[in-house]
Amino acid sequence: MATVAPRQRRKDARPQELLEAALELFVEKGFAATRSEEVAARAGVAKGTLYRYYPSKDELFKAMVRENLSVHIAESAAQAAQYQGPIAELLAEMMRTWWAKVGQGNAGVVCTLLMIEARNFPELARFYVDEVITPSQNLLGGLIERGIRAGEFRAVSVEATVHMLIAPMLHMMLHQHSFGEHDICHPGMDATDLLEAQMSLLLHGLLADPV
Amino acid sequence: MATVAPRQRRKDARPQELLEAALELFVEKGFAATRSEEVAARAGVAKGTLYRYYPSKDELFKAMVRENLSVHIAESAAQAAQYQGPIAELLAEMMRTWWAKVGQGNAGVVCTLLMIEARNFPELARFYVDEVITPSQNLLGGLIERGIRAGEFRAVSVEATVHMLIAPMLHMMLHQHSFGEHDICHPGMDATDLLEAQMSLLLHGLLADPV
Amino acid sequence: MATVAPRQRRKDARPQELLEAALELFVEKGFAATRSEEVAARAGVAKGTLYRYYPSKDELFKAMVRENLSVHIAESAAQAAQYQGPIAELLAEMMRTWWAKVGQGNAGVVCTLLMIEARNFPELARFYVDEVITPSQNLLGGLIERGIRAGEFRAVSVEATVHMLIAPMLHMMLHQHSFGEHDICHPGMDATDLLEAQMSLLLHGLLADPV
Amino acid sequence: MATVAPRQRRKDARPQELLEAALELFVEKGFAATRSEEVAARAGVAKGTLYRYYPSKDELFKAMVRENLSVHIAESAAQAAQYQGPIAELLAEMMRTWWAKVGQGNAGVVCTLLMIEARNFPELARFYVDEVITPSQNLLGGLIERGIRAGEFRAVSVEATVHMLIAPMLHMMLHQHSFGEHDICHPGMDATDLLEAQMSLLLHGLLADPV
DNA sequence: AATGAATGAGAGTTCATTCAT
DNA sequence: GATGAATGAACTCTCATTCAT
Repeated sequence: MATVAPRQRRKDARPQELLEAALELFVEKGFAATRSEEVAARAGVAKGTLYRYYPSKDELFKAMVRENLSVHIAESAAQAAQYQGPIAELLAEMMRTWWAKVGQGNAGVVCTLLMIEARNFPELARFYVDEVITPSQNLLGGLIERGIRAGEFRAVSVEATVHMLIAPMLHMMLHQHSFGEHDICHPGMDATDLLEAQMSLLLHGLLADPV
Repeated sequence: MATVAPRQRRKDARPQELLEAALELFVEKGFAATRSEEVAARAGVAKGTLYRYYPSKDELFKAMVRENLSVHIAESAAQAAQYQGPIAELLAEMMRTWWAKVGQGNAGVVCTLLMIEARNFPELARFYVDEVITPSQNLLGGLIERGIRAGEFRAVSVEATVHMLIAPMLHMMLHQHSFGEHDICHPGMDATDLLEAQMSLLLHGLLADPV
Repeated sequence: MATVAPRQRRKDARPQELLEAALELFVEKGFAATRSEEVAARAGVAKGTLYRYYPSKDELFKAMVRENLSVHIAESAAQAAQYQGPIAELLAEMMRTWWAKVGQGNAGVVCTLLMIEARNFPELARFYVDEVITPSQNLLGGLIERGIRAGEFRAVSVEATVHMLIAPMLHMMLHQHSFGEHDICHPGMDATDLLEAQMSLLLHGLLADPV
Repeated sequence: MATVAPRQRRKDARPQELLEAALELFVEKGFAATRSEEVAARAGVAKGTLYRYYPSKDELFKAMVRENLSVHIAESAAQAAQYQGPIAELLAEMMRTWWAKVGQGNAGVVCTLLMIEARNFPELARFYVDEVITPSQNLLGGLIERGIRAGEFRAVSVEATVHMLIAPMLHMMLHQHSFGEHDICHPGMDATDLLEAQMSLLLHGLLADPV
C-alpha cells in the first residue's frame, strides 16, 4: 500500500514542528513574551504534548537553538584548506556563502536570538561561543594570517580584521530584528549590497597592493 | 554649616538612585528577569517606594533610557560643521570621542540594552531611532559625502560605510554584554585597540590616495 | 452503566460551582472583601482554576448576576395578559409567586447584592435596570392602570403605587441582609406575613369599593 | 481684637471638614473605593493629618456615621406624646418632617450608606439599629396602636404597617443612590410626590372609616 | 501518546498606616 | 501639629508545569 497514514507521518514530525513553531515565536515576540501554550498551538498540538518532547521551556529553547546551529564551518574550513588562489577572493566567496547558507536562514535568526538571550542561557552561550564563534574566528583569522604571510595583505591586527568581517553582518541582522518591525527603521540598503560594499572597503583596506 | 541632613539629601536623590539601580539590574539580568522589588532593594528602599516615583516597571525602564540617552550628537554635529581639515582625521577623532564619552559610559550600556529590548518597547525603539540612530547616520553620512566630493575618499557606498563605522563598536559592546560574563568569551583585544585598527582599516579602504 | 466518572461530572460543573461559591461569598462579605482565592477555595479548586473560567473578579461577579437573574418576568407578563378576573386578586397572586420563585431564592439575594454593588458596576446596574426593574414596573404599572380604568381601583398615582408594591419586599430583604446577621436585628415578622399584611393594606387603600 | 486668625479657626474645624469630605466621597464612590488620601485632599489637608484625628479609615467611617445620625427621634416622640388630634394627621406630618429634616439631608444619605456597609461594620449596624431603627419603630408602632385602640384605624398588623411607612422612603433613597447615577434610572416621580401618594394610599388602607 | 483542566509559585501593583522631618 | 515619603501586607492575575483521563 502506498498510502501512509498522515497521522503517523505527522507524529514523527512533532519535535521538528515544535522547534519550528518555537523559532518563529521566539523571533516574533522574544523568549519571555512567548507562552509555551502558544508554541504548542502553532505546532498544532496541545500544551501537554509539548512537555512530552521537551521537559521545560528553557530546554525547548536550547533544543531549538542546537537544531538550527548546525553551521557549516567544518565544510568551509576544508574548502579553505585546499584553496590555492588569492585569499581576498576566498574571503569574499566565503562571506557570500555564509550569508546565503547561514545568515539568511534560520541559523542567522537564531544567532540574533542568542545574542539577545545569552545572559539567560549561559550554558547555551558557551556552546555557541565554542562551536560557532571561536571556530569561525579561527578560520577567518587563519586566512588573514595566511594573506599577511603571503604578502597579499598588510600587517594588520588579525583579531580586529576578523571582527570587521563578522560584526557588520551580525549587527545588521540584529538591527533589522530590533528596529525593523513596526516601521521603526528601514535600512538604507539590503544585505547583499552591504556585503559587497563591506568586502570592497575591507579588501581595499587590507590589500598591500590594492587594485 | 553647609551640611544638609543626609536624610534630606538622600530623598532628593531617590529617582536618580532608582534609575541607577534599574540600569544595573536590567543590564545584569535583562528586563523580564528583574523584579521590581530587586530594583527597589538595590536602591535601598522598599517595593512601594519605587511606585511613588515610577508608576510601573515599564515606565521605570523608559525613564532609565531617557535619563541615559542625553547623547552628545548635537555637539558632535557642531564640531563637524566648522571643521576644516581632512575628513579622515575628523572621523577618527569623532569615533574616539564617541567611545570615550558615550560608548564607555552608561549611554553605551543603554544602547546595548535597547538593542536587546527594542521588540518589547516599540515606542522607545522609535524614540531611540529618531533621537540617536538617524542623527548619527546623518552626521557620519554627511562627512563621508563631504570626503568623496572633496576627492579625499573613493566613491564608496555612503550607507555601507556608515554601517562599517558604527557596527563594529556596537557589536563589540553587545558581544561583551552577551558573552563576556561567566568567562564565556574573552575578547582578543580591547575596545581602544579595536577602534584604532578599525579606523586604520577603514581609512585605508576609503582614502583615494592612501598614505 | 449510567454512572459517569465523578471527576468528569465534577469538571463539567465547575463554572456552576464557582458561581455558587461566588454568590455565597459576595453575599456574606461583600464584593470588595471577598478574595478571589476564597471563591476558588469554597468551590474546592485552586486560585488559578477560577481564572480558567472567568477572566477577572469583575467578570465573575457579572457572570454570577447573569446566571441568577433569569427571572420569571416574561412568564408573569404572559400570565397577566390572559388573566380575566379582578386585578386585585391577580396582583396579590403575582406578589406571592414572585416571593416564592424569586425573592426567596438566589435571584432575590442577587437583587440585594446588586443594590449594594450597583455603584461599582454601572454596566451591570444598567443591565439589571433594563432587564429586571423596568419590565417589572411596566408589568405592575399596566395592571394598576387596568384596574383604574375598570373602575376597580381609585385614581391613584400609578408610579407611587408600583413603588409601594415593590419597595417593602426589597427593603425587607436588604434589611435582613444588612442587619439580620450577628443578632443585630430580628424582624418582628416573617416575609409571608409581611406580604399578606402589605397586600391587605394596599388593596384596602387601592380599591374603590373596599370589602 | 476682633480678628481671629483664619488658620486657627480652620484648625478647629478640621474634624468637621474631614467628616464632610468623608461623607461626600463615601457616598460618591463607596467606602472601599475611597482612598484615605482622597478624603484628606478633599478636606484640604495632607494624608498624615487625617490620621491625627481618626486612627483608621474604619474609625473615620464610624465617626462620620455617628456625626450624621443625630436624628430627632426624641423630639418627635415628645411631640407625639402631647398630640391630641387624629393619629392619621400626626403620622402624615411626622413623615413630612422626617423627610424634610432627615431624609433629605446628610442623615438620609448616611442611612443609605449604612445599609450598604452594615455587614462590614457590625458594631455600627448595632448602634444604628438601637439608636435609630428601633426607636423609630417604637414611635411609629405606638402611634399605630393608639390609632387602633382609638378606633381610628382598622386592626392591622402593627409591624407590617410600620414597615409600610418606612420602607418606601428608604428604598427610594437607596434606589436613587444605586441606580440614579450615570443616567441608569430616573425615578418616575420625586420624593415629595411619593410621600404624599404613599400617605394617601396607606391612610386609605388604614382608616376604619376612610374619608 | 495526547489532552487540557488544575495547580500554585511568583510577579506587579495598591494603599492603609507610620514616622522622621 | 502638619507633612508626605516610606513601608509592606495584601491582593489580583499569569503561566510554566503536572497529571488524571
